[in-house]
Amino acid sequence: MHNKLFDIYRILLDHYGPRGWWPAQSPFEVVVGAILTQNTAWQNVEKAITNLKRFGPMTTENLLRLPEATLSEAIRSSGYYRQKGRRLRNFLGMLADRFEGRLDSFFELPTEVLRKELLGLSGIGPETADSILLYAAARPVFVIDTYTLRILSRHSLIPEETSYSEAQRWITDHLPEDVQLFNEFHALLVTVGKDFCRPRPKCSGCPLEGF
DNA sequence: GACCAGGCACATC
DNA sequence: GATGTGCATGGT
Repeated sequence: MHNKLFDIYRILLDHYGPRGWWPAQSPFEVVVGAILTQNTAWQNVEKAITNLKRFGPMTTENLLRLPEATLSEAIRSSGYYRQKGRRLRNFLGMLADRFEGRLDSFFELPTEVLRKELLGLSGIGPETADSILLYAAARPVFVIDTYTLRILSRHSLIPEETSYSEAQRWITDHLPEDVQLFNEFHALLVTVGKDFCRPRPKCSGCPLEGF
């Protein structure tokens, strides 16, 4: 597969090396992190996750045992903490009610069904759903985020106003369907995005400079 | 003090 | 469908 998109992947992988995503100790922790990191720097999420772990191992049971106010206070550092507290509880309540609180059981559903179930939960949109599918359930779903859209549009691969679903279709049309590739590529795009592709770009030194 | 972060729901046209 | 606004802490 030799196209411009795959070239970007190789350049980034060569420059940064494997990213080892998602930074979490369990699929369950990936889900929690995916909700907490919405429009929020990961650094702030790490503190929240550390706080949550003081209440015991991260399980549906342990987190649902917490009063909502306690849960929200624990994740305060991740911002939007009242919303995110509700969103977490929404998800956990669904798991508890229908899957005995077990993520493994939930993940037995086929990918398309899983995605619709996730999108049906208040607080889980396309990026969060796809992050969960790729990084927690290991499904071949490409995660789009603001960095991805920015990088691809600034390199004229897609128009600036491309929607989430359009960008996702475009990318998956130009890559082999491979969980490990999707995992690594998205992680690399976020990494280079943080370094160089902010709203106000600083392109000097970017591995994709002049590409 | 601005600006920004690994979005989403909801109201409105 | 597309566009606008509130949500909120913490680092640069």
